[in-house]
Amino acid sequence: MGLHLFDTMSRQVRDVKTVEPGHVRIYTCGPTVYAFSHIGNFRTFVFEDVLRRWLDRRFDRVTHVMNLTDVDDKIICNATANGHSLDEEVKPWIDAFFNDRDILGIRPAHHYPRATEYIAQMLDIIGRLDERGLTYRADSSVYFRVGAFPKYGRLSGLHTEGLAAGASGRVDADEYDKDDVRDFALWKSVAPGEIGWDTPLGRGRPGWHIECSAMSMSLLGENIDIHCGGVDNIFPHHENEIAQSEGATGSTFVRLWCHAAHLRIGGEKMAKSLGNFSTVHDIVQSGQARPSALRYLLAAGAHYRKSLNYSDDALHMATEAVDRWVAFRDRVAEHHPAVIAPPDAKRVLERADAAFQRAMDDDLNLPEALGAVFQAVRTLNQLLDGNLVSDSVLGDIRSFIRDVDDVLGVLPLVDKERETPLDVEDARLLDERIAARASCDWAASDQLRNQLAKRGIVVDDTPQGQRWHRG
RNA sequence: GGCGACGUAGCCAAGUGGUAAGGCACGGGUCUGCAAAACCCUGAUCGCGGGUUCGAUUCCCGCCGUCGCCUCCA
Repeated sequence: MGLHLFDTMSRQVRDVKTVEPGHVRIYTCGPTVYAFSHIGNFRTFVFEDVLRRWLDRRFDRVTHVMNLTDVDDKIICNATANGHSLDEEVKPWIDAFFNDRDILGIRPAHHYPRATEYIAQMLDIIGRLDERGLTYRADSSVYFRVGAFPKYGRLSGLHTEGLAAGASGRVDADEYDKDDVRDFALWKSVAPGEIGWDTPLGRGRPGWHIECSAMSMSLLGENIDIHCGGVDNIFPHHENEIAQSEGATGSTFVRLWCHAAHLRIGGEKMAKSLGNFSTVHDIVQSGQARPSALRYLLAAGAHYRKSLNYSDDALHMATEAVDRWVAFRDRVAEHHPAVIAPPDAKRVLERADAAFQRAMDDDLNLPEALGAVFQAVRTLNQLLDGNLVSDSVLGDIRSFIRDVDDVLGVLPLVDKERETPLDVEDARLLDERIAARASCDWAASDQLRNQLAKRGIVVDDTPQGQRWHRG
């Protein structure tokens, strides 16, 4: 069937067809590095990771670019206040972003370009726009003239009338003089001494949107296959990117636009400005959630185009789902198969695998895909209970688990969570318990189990003896 | 005011024109020295009102509710 994705521009699910056969080129909007990204931001990044992983499965070659926005008003303001260069200001936040990315097991993009490294390319695009009469100067800044680009508004479905009405009360917030409220800055002039670049356009700094056009076109070409971001990037960011990119090249900038819905908390959108956000760092450090559970919730708590409510309850449900998945993996890993068994397990696997792939191909429906997986997990557990799984099928089950988790991505996180070595005291208590059980001292055995539980070590007894893992 | 999305069991959440996956929680069992894990049993006519249809939760219209975007936003 092949991968189909919902395209924001055409508002329909479309077959993913690449410009270059077998090679998909994707650009995902990355963070503005002025603080920790919050888990709402990471909902989008995790969605993009699931997409990336499925693209890796479905295409011969994937080139994935995620930008780092390292220049904007907030960054400049902080740098000035802290007496930092732009670079010094931004460095710790870039490190923090990569750290959080790794905590959540997000597969790295192939390129992480920084806006400030593409000033020349931005100037080139502005030059091309200028040749086509799509720019004007005001206040020494350079603006894009939206009125000269008839296709403006197609992505977001917003038209002049709606914008001019300006009911958000924010339209006039801009401090610059523009001919039309829809116009946006390509290049903003700055005063001498302020952070900026000396260019033929004068001393200034880039507008918000031009960076993505420059980096996307430089690294992936003028016509790319997929461009992703959060829904709040549809307008104005992506709308403006289209205008300035297509205005410069005259050809289609992006073939398929993909947007992830918001993460909510207490029913409201999680946002820095609302102050209702949490960071990966906080959640993991405080022990509020394991990285594996957080990843599961963000990736599979709901279809990516539906908003997802973040709560302790949701986190708990995700934790339990992960544990069920891990327990199955561990059980399969340790199972001693029957030499001969009926072929039921094989059929269950094939059906589950087909359903999984079908759901993923259908607009990345991970919740549905996992429904099929857990359905199979139950049936396979039944068969394992009855020792009705043969050696060869056991191998198939293991590769099925690998294939599913190649997308879900929680098992490596769980393994990392568990690999913290036992300290001496824990090891001693575990040994004591083995001894107590050997002499059928159940009271001591239970007491030691409780003691270990308080230290975060969960002990289970199996026919193969005592097993432990971190809770 | 304009544009758009959503409303499915106690909670979360898929899905389909022909009477509804999965996860979590609760209760009852099997297994276990006791637990854990696993398995079994138990629960919904899909916001409300109309319409189209042999038949709608699924299509159309209206209403109610929730949320998002309308130039800081993933």
